[in-house]
Amino acid sequence: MIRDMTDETHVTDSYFPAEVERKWRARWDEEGTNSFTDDAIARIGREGRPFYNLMMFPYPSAEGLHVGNIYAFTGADIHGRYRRLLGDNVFEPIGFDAFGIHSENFALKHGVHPMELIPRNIENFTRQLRRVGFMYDWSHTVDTTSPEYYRWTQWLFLQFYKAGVAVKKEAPVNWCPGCNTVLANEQVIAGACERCGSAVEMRTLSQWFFRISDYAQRLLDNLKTLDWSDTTRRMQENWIGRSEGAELVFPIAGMDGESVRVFTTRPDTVFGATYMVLAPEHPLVDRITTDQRRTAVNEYIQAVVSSDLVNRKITDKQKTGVDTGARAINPATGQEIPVWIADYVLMEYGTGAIMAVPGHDERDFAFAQAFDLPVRRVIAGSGDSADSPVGEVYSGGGTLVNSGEYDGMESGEAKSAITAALAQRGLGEARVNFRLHDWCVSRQRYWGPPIPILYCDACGTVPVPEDQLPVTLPFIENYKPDASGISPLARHEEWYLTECPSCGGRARRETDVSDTFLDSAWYFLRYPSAGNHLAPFDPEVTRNWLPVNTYIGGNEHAVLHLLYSRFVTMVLKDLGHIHFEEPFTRFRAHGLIVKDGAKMSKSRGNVIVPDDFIEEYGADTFRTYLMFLGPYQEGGDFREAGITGPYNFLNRLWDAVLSAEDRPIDPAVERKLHATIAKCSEDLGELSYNTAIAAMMEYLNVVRTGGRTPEREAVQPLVTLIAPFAPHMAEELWSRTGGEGSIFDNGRWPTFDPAKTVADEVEFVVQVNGKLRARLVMRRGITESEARDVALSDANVRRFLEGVELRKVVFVPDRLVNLVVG
RNA sequence: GCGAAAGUGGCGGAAUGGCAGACGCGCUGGUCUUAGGAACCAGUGGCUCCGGCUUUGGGGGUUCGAAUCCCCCCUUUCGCACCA
Repeated sequence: MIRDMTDETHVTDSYFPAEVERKWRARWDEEGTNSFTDDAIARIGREGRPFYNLMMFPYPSAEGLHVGNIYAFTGADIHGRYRRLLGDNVFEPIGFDAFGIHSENFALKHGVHPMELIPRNIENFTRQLRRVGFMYDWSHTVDTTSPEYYRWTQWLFLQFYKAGVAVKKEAPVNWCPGCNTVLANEQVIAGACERCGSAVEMRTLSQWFFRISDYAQRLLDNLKTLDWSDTTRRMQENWIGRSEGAELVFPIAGMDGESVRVFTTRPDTVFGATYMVLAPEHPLVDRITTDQRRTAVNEYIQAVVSSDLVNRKITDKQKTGVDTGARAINPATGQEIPVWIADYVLMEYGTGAIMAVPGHDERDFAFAQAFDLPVRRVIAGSGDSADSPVGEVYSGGGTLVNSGEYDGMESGEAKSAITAALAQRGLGEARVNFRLHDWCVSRQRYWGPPIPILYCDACGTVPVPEDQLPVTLPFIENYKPDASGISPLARHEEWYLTECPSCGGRARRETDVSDTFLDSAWYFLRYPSAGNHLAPFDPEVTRNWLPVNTYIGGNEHAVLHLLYSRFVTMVLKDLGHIHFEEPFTRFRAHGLIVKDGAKMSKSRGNVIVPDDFIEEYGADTFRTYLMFLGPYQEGGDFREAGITGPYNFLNRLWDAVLSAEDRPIDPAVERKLHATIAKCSEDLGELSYNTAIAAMMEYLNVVRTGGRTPEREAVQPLVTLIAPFAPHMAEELWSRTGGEGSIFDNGRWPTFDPAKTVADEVEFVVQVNGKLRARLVMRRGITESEARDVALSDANVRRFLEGVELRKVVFVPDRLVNLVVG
């Protein structure tokens, strides 16, 4: 009867997802159900606490939205919808991360200009995203390639420049010969380009860097305060790579004032340093190499430079190297030791030089073996002594031997003692070293925001005045990069030649663009202020909405995007632009969706096209199915057959709600209802969606046992419980059962009474010696002795007690009695 | 090599010290029926003399009791990788 009253469209009694979904999508758009006006954003619009629900914005590829995107967004959307049903004022934006090499390469390959390609892709993505029923505020969206956005990316660069955080320096950089551009260290995986897989070369170029390494300690310390997935936190920790040790000074024999500084985590082994190794690129090499050795050294350096990083970073190959002829003085022993160069020492870590302790370091040992260098034992592990043979490496801690006055000291203690003693003689100091390097942001490509810097013959480096932003990326026909290391924009004099803003003379624009990761390192600040022409982020709005409450995304961005975002936020805080230094209060990494156990990829041909499934079963079923596959934070295996489970479930739920009748609820059903609400509430808070769905299914099975007609009171709460998963259906059921407006505005997450989740009687497990022998119903709260008597009176239990002595009774209230016999 | 996570029916998975296999797929049988990609009912790890026995990668241990905690081994996935 109720259904006839609200049946405005021709939605029939049977569940037709396509009709229901079309109807509600249109209504959400018309009524702006999910959007905030800018005014509402400024005043914190609706009622309730502001809750910023963020998900990693997609790169709008030409292939369109894939299952992985939908999986990620659905989990995040459910989170947002749940918070909204709890009464929070949820802001859930989406945008597009559309600059970068990926788009540019695609454009080059297909002969379409990115300025044509990207808007088309964004349009397609938007269309697809709308079909899935996300709660996006389409009035606050972001496109990193729009001048309205990158104007502020450039503004950011200028702030960093003025603060001395952005610096141009001549430095060895990772050059990708495939992409024809430099890469950040984070983009180099085992010596290869993470994008195209080419072996990365080292080139020395003048590039813009952000001094993220100055923030290493803070980035590390703050991790402890964040509510983040452990996996993500650990990846950042490893990437920052803090190690404690000492920097020690080894004077060069016969060269006054010349010395080699090394970083070591094992100053306790300095007495065992029998030679030194410098990276082939080390600036000292040229000066200290003796004349006799110069030819050999130069040849070796040539060979190393012409090889690539992939090759160089193979760890199990035969060690190579060459003696420079120079001799250094071991500051601990006073002995002269040879100085070699070898490619296993990397210029980019520590000081680019090491003291080699072959007795206690595997790599040094391998090198010493190859070149017949002396090995000396200075640490004795358990069972070793000073005279133990040095046929193998011992890299653990222990007691010092062959170390003069330090003999007998434990290595932990010796580390600080030796460092202190050397420091007193000016030959060392305690030192913390980080793996994290400065972030190279220059890219010799076309598809990115031009770096807003000018070079004037008279004034030198001049920042573009802020009121002249944006420096617009021009449309150029030939944007193909080349191997020269010079950007495509550098081929366009009409663009780069300009007037110096300070002297009026001729100036040349910086022709490199910035790294895409800079675009995405601050987009979350822009969303609430999207459309603001006066500032990148309105101070008032930002104070109301940030930091982000929950951020959900993939772990593939654990070090790149998340680290850069944290860094950018810290700098902005230090510069007084924002009031917080950590952008994402809570971060959860979602899992990966695979197909038949393998990652989905075009080359494997196992990519799932979501459109077909949405067409056939509807977005609600598709969403529910994806979340039911497995734990959201672990991912799952996409199996087409499985979708009928959630489809049937939603059908049954629909029927149950619409066929319910008004009569008192059965006490057993009521108990199950309260238990189900409790379970769903707990699970949604933890993003444990698969078990929440299972709990609802289980409950619906109880409600409909034997095809019984359900009580209204029993099924009405299900409409709200399912709403985060199947929002269209929930709206329709809400409206058909007399609800006003949108369930997300007027519905409330149901509450439960803990007392009602349990019955007066409970089923006890009765064990004999830990083995199940009976299940007996007893009164809730029964005492141990009563329960024991009940258990002992059971015939089957008694059978197992014959002829043995009862030794002990283990009692778990309302749960279990275990009779221990012997 | 280092670090981390995981290993449970035919399959996806549930249970994190107390009934292993919830929920779903698939499968078997049945009811109804406009014979169906519907709904409902019963069953579904293995063995069984129908009392039970056995079972969570393998082996050992702790415990009254272990998928869960500890040790060793195997396998898989992910991250880092000559980081001094």
